[in-house]
Amino acid sequence: MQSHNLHPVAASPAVANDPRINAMLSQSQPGAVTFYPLDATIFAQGDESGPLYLVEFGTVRVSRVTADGRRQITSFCMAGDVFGLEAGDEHEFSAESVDGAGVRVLRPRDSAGFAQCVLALALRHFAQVQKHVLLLGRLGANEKLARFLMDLLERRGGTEIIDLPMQRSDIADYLGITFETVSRALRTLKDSGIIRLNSISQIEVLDEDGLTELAA
Amino acid sequence: MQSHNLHPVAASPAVANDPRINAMLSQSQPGAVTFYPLDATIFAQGDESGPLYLVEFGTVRVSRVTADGRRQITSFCMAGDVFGLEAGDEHEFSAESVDGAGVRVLRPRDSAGFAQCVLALALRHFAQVQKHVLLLGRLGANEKLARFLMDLLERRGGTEIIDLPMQRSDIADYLGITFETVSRALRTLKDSGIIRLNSISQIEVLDEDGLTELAA
DNA sequence: CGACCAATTGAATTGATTCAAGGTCCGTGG
DNA sequence: CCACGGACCTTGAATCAATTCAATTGGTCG
Repeated sequence: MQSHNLHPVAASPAVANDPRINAMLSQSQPGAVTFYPLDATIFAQGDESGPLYLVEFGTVRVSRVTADGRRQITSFCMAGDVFGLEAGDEHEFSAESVDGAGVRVLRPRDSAGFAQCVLALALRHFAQVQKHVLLLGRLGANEKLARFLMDLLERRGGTEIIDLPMQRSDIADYLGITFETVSRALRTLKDSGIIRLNSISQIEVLDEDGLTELAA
Repeated sequence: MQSHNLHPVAASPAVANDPRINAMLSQSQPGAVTFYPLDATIFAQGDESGPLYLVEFGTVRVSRVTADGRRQITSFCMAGDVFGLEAGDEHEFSAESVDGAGVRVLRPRDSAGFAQCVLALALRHFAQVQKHVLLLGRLGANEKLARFLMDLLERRGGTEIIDLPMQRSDIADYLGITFETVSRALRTLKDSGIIRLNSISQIEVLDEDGLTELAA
């Protein structure tokens, strides 16, 4: 959990594109980038909630496990995404590195300006979670997976190659299905010519329209 | 859609208890209470997003329908609840009266103070939606219904009587199941002695511990 | 009273899960 | 360098929970 400071603050690659993140950064004292190796915990449910975190590279999963061991992943955060926002003073969710991730802590500089950024952020997260509710509510396994892939496609932008750094069971716990069903749904998409499985962790979208259609 | 102004602003009953709502009201110019009869639309998806709304009495459902006609209800708002918060400048969801509801429009008075209230509100909604994600993700029909009833019980507080102003299909679209399954789940709870069905729209919780246990 | 809409209940079907058996990938050590 | 072991992924078959379709009951309002 040592601090690497791999990227100079000003030229942080995750930050370059998004004006909202730039605003956020300008209102905060960004700490050094901390590297979290595979499966390392960034914070756990029950921990005292504190600062916000900015993903510089890699992927972070935010999740909650119930008393009887079921897990629901609420989001995968990738470069440029902010996580760690909580309503109360205790984390309801935990955050872990999926694949080795670089994370920067954001500490408020100007409290008024920071609050404004937090509001924008909260609204954005609110909208995302609502989208997730729509996904979980009444969709079949294939539709869920199609939406998941569409979402990744949109977030990456400009390419038909999708990397899946998380394992099948992570995808399953995000979509509210089992990992076997994820596997079968991938096969269905493959068999219908919509995607190609380049490797276990990389898929290529061959027919984006078909995917969109399936996503309902 | 006429304005009744049934309650004087100062003595609004929905407002009496909750300090956060009081703060909200003090930062806004509350309009008159508008009465929306059964199934009346307060705003529809696609409408320009505008003010926030405070429920004075009755129940409002917030929902979204997909292109192919499936509906997901994201929340039932009752006295004291605020709805209408959107990330963008267009409503992603629509709001309708479930049972005849009185709704007050909240317009910002002091923009800085109002923004602070909106932040608190956004965080609260964020937490609620996340709870909904947990509910939809990996729960069985009985567990979903148990949680739904627990939630209503907590929101009302102090009584074992729960009113269900919405119809079964509304509950179904909130829980992500069919209305027949809602009906069967209610029967299961009844048969196990956890609830009694006083009438079609009122149930009584006989065994709150049993309900809690079922809610997982 | 009759018509209509909501809710309940039953029976058949469907889709996802569970359980079980390989298969693939990758790192480690001989 | 190759063999081995373990973790993850895929696939198949049986099971189960929820849906769908259909019939009936119950409640409400003109």
